[in-house]
Amino acid sequence: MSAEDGEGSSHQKNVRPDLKELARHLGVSQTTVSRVLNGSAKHYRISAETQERVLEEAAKLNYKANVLARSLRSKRSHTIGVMVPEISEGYSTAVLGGIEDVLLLSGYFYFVVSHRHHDDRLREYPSLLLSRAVEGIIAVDTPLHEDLPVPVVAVSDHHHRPAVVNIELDHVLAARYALEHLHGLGHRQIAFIKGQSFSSDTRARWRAICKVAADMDIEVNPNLVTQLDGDGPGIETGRVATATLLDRGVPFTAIFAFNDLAAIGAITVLREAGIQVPEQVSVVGFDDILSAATNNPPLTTVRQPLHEMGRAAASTLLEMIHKEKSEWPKHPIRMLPAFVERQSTQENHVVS
Amino acid sequence: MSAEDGEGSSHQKNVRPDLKELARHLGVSQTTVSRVLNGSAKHYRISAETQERVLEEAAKLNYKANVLARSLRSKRSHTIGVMVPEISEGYSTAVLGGIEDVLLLSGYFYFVVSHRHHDDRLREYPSLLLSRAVEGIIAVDTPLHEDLPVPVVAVSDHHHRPAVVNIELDHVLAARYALEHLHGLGHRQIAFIKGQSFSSDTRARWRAICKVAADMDIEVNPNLVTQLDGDGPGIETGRVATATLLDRGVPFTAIFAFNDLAAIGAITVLREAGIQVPEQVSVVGFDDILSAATNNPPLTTVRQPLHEMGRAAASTLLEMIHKEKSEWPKHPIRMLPAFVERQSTQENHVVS
DNA sequence: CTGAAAGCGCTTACAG
DNA sequence: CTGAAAGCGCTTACAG
Repeated sequence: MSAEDGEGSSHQKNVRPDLKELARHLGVSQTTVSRVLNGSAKHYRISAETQERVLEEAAKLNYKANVLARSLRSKRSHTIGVMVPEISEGYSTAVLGGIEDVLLLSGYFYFVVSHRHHDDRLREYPSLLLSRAVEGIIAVDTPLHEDLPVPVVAVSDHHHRPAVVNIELDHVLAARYALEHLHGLGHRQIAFIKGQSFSSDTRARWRAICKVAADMDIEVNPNLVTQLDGDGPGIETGRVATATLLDRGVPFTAIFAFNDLAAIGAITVLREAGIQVPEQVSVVGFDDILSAATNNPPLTTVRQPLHEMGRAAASTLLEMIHKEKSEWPKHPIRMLPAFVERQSTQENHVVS
Repeated sequence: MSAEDGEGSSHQKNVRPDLKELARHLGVSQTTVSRVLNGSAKHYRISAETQERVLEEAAKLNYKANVLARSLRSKRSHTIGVMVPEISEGYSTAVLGGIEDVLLLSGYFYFVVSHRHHDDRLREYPSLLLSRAVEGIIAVDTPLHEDLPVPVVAVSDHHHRPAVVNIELDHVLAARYALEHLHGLGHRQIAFIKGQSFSSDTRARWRAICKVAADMDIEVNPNLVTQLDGDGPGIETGRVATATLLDRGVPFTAIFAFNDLAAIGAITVLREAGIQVPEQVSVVGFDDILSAATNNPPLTTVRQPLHEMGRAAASTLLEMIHKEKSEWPKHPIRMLPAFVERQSTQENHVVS
């Protein structure tokens, strides 16, 4: 088992050599090669010449370390897990884009899993990710049921578990933007579409709305509050919620929707009921997804900096992975919304 | 080193036991435990009783195999790589959703990397993915520069490398849908917005359009052909392409755009130029992204079954991974488009 | 400055 | 029916 492979292997194209083979070609030990390739050459005072020879040969033979073996031995997988409700247009995707920006620059790869709010998946995935040796987890709009043995960053979760760092929007500011806008336009009978009960943002945002409304002396009429229901596409659930609102027969001149999809759905239902937007009812969305700008009419909405939130989540997680627990961020990382005024809102002309 | 850990380890919560520990608890060999847990129990005729005991204890101790170690030894990582141009609303995301549907059911995880059409990333990523021991790669709208030692499925690539299976839309049918629709509405001066040169679909789709146009005796006037340029968001590039068209001063009554984003951009430019859609110019998009339905006006478009294409890609790749090369699909897998008629097109009333 | 050897946590011939 | 031992391809004490 020692002489038959020199010739055979040099014939094979596309075969990635392993450390042993590379070391044999060079006539040095695997240890030395490994050290050079891992950048710890100077620490071990490996001669400049050896170093150069190793680098050259590695490039020539197109050597690439097997990350599995490396991870198994070193306990560093350079992999994280990302949990999202689903892969689809909108929220999760925008956050994922930001996460990716940061991770790939750092040499980290990530697994994405989507749970679609299924309870079994929510419980199972963290464990599956851990089996794959992720060094940390980013949970996007995803409630976590247990403490995990790796750093965790939660985007838009508000459970504030110890050992989980939250990235969260300033919902009070968001609510203030929307309500001041509507109030300034003369709206007093404002209807609200709350989010689904499974969305972590729902409660936080609603609390913020109630607080701001109280500050501003705006009445929150329970008969004008409705909630998204079901986990289907947002437009349809927005339609249902708006239809419910209309059925109650309580007059309103504006709607503040939980998200843009719900706002878009609301507008279609209003229109079908012969109610013009924004002439008779103003509608404010939330998120500023792509469709918001191209919708008919273009949506006035509160923009979440989703891409930025993804970036913040990834860089925070990387920081946590590389630092002592005592140095982890002690408070949620707060992100600022922006108000985008388009054409789905206008001055209230309805006499109440 | 043999007696001090019985008590210690049972105190630790959240510590995942390894095979060795599980075997020790049970008083059997790691081999046996491994066999039971991998479902090869019957093949090795392990007694039903042992089997049950193993399963029970594994559940009790919450044993989960270390996937890194398993993969390293067995050469099966149960991981694939997915290359996409970018993570953002629209095309890639929809395909990813389909891929995920299939993969997660099969116990496979996936890495996503986005290259943003950077040449260095395009060349580097396949190798990085291979270092992570992926068993196969799905390339979404991504040109591959070299042959890979693992199965590859390409969605919307048209290079037809040997050993790469393509999932492709029937572009001729797509072109026929759009052109018959416009022709039937009386349009004769039809402008075309081609895709970016880096998109694999651009050439295939354009060839199909030319073929169908020839079949139908529709003139393709070079002065009415323009092309998306730049890798920015689609709406803006669509605006630029349409402005170019307008500048040429050659009259047209309809536009067939490369994708919905370009169509949406086109409509905004036309409108700013005082041209009504669809009254004066009809616009047909491509893809049927979410915004298409909520756009003003709602977009008539050719729908690509993106989610289905993702599913097909994943199941084909899994099949290739598990079968002999001689049994791999020998032809591209063709997907059918659908025509969605909305309100951005109408009968041509312009006298030419 | 460099290397031999152990070991990461599994699976899998091989043996009985 | 079951187990001891080798080995996947690396990194890392330990030794010199």
